[in-house]
Amino acid sequence: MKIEKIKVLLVDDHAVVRAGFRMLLASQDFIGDIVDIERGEVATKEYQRFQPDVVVMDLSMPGIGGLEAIRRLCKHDPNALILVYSIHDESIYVERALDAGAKGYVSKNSAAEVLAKAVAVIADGKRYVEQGLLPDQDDISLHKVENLNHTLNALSPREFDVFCLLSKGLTAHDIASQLSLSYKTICNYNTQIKNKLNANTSADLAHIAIVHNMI
Amino acid sequence: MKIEKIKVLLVDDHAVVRAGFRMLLASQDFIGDIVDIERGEVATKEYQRFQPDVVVMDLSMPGIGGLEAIRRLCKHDPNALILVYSIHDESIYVERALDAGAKGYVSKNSAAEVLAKAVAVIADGKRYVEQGLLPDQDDISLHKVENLNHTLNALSPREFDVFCLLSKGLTAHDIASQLSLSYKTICNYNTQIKNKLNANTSADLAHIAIVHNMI
DNA sequence: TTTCACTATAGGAAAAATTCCTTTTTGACT
DNA sequence: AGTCAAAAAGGAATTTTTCCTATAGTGAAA
Repeated sequence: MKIEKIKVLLVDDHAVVRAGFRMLLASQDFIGDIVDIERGEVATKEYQRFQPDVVVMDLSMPGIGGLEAIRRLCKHDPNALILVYSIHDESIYVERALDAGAKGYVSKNSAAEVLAKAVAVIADGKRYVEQGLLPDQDDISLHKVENLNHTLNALSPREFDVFCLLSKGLTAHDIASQLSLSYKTICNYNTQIKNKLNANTSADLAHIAIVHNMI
Repeated sequence: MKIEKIKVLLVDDHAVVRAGFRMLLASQDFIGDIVDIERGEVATKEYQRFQPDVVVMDLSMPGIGGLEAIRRLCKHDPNALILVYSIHDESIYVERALDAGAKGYVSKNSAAEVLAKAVAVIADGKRYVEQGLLPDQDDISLHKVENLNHTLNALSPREFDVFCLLSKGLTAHDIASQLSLSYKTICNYNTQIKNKLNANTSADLAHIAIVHNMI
């Protein structure tokens, strides 16, 4: 166990959450400096500057969102230690976040102690996924098969991002500007997503999102 | 302006949010004691005991949820001053919260100063609804009218039929053949419905259907 | 009873959104 | 080095949607 305190970079768009997390962490003696930012876009830059031991990342943020922010950060430093802290406790988000490169996942329902503990575990280089968030994965082959069929798993990471925004009711234009992509790109993703999920209308997409408890 | 400090009761199921709100409020000199609880069910009881000047209430909580908690609290004390603090910034939630008896509404996207200010305004007996959350509120009578306009009862019978089918994911063509109407007629209803319900996309319609427990 | 408002229905022209196809780049895996 | 999937996006064709307009029916109000 190291003597040095853990430096934490906190990424969340809600001022109250940042303040709360800061307060809860500050009371732990193994936590050192904390820097917080409110946009995923600047996470990598701040990571380089501040060089935190652990990044605590929200998923649902305006702009590129948490998943894309994780991907970019991991691209820059594949050893980055990222703990996701999200309101979503659906396994689909957990899987996506871990695929993106996160090392841990706790939901916002967690008690204060769980959060602090998760940060400590992640800083120690281990994984920490809150119990109950991931389903049994005893049979991987079954999972693989499902992968190909009309499930959310069939979506590529970027497609999943767009799917989330579409089912929230954003227009293709909204999404394009939010993700800084061309409108045409979003249209094409849209078509692709509908094909993969076997959906005809955007209401269908919303239904799929409901079934997965994403709304 | 009173000399006494404002006593605040905070109702939110997330420990981090409670901590954050407490921290942000604590830095304001006009804020006095703060008590926080995590369940709407005990809000009225704690209200009686603690007798706060202002209640800050989250909407999405397990159990009875924020809206019902507001209703119960207002039934017990119709003069209760309740500020809603929610992730949802759709006007339908705002309207419902105000109908339930809340005196103000701020979204979780708000900056720290806005929250503190809102608490102060509410404590002063005035209303505070974050700008942009409700359509024009310059005129109360106008607001009443708009109120009617964005609810399902604004729809004519036929529009309601079409609304149901649209939010179920049928295309305009499907609906046209199902109801033996012209495709153009359905398109026109579609436009009309979106206008009346203040929705842009069919995913929005699906959301409204969800909120009304129709899906 | 005549007028008014609202509903139901739909056509045409114009505008917007979507699809389909193709292309480039990049990163990952063999 | 070669294949492949993913990410991004342009162009052309197509479909969907909007906006405006128009007709007819119905019930209520004057």
